[in-house]
Amino acid sequence: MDSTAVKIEEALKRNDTIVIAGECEVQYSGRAEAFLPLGERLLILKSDKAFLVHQPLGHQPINYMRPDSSHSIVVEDGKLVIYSKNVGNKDFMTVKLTSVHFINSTKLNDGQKIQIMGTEKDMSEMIYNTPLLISEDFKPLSMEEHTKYGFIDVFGHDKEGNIVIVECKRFRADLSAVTQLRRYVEKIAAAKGIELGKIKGIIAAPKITGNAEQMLNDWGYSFISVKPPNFHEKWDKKQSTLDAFGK
Amino acid sequence: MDSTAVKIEEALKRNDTIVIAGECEVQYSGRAEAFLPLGERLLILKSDKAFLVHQPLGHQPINYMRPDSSHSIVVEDGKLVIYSKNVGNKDFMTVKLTSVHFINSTKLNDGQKIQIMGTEKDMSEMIYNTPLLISEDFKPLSMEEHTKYGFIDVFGHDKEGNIVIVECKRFRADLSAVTQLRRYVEKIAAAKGIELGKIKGIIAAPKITGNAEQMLNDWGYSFISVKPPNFHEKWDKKQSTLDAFGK
DNA sequence: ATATAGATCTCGTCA
DNA sequence: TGACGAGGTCTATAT
Repeated sequence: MDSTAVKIEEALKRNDTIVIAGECEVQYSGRAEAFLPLGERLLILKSDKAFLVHQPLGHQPINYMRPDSSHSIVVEDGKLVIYSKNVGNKDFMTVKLTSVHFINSTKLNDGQKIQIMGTEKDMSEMIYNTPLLISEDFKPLSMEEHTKYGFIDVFGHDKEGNIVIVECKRFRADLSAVTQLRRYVEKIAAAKGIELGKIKGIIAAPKITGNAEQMLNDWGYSFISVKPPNFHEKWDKKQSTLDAFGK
Repeated sequence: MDSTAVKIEEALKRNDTIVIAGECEVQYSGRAEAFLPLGERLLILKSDKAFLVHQPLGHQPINYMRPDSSHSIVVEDGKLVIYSKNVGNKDFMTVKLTSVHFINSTKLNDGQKIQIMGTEKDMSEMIYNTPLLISEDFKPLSMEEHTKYGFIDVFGHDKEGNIVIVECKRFRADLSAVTQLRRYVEKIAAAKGIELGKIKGIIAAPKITGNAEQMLNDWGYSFISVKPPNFHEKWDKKQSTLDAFGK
């Protein structure tokens, strides 16, 4: 364990990304208190001093410390113990390793940012640019603006001059989507001194849950089925391209 | 690259957990479309066939495939390419490795579950067991129940027999916490044919945002400052214990 | 720093 | 399987 401890300490000093596979137990104390009994896991120490504990299943860390933590390596009773703390976040984590399968470290350089299409914002843009998706007389005025009325996805009016508020959801709209829309409508009604009934509230999403639709109707709002741009559009194309490989 | 490809394929067959550090670019297509240009990252293939791409910063995977995906390894133009697909989720990811820093794999066995204290459920229990935290005449009747009225944290009444609904938040209560409470109150009022004003709505949280408090008051509900159990309770104790190590 | 809401959210749980 | 809400949510953005 001693030589492993030295390896880790040196790699930490070099700001390497470190990977350790081994059997460990984990204690966490901070926003909550957590304990994870002995089992075999993957530990990752990143160069920003984030610390992840991954179980062999699932794609989320089971335990973690946020970036800018500080780690100290100690050998106690033949166990390699990693104490990690983040004073700013009042977070503490202790990982006690009883055996190590492998350890590896390397310097990783990566300043790239991911480019994502098909987000809710893209959906708002699509509706803003193609208002026909909402209705023939919808005239959008603004989009995704953090106005004093709130974060309204698409804001506009119809040909009678009534205000129209559109709330987009990428997937299925649920109860909270309806209450969100309702909150915006009420805020604008109060701010502009307009009757609630004069403002049109619309949820644009591929689908909506039954209860959400019920509540939407009860409140006089409406649902319009709209798919986010690029969403599964390439499915058929990709399928034929990729069917070539593996099962 | 060919020998690396063979290593990965063999490890995949053994259901090992595989870690690869190297320079790669990533394409994803499924729920959204994403592209991550060339950079140095950590790739993790888990035994449940989840696939994670981690940048050296942050504690979330920048790209991932969920469990039960299938991976195929191909060498193309001197690049090691991992095609990953999940037909059920209509997800596809392609990782093209231009260089490999290291690769490691091992069998990980871990059936342990994490034990967490200080959750919202613990907070509900605390209020249920110590109703004095809410008020002197609060009598809780049920807790964390999935009733036909919804998922209400603590449900009870006061000494006049008025219904009391408590919504707990572990952190700061925000606007959506207020609309959530409002939804429950309205649902019960409608279901039981009771006047809205006869039902007491309470948010129990350590703190509340200004706008949320405003809306809470506008709707006739109230806020009671309650700390979740164990939440930072051990901070002072831990601090003295752990101050021994590192800076 | 606080406030607000999205997320390829994930995860559990109940009908 | 869908629906609903929590999460040590995290992350980004605006104030």
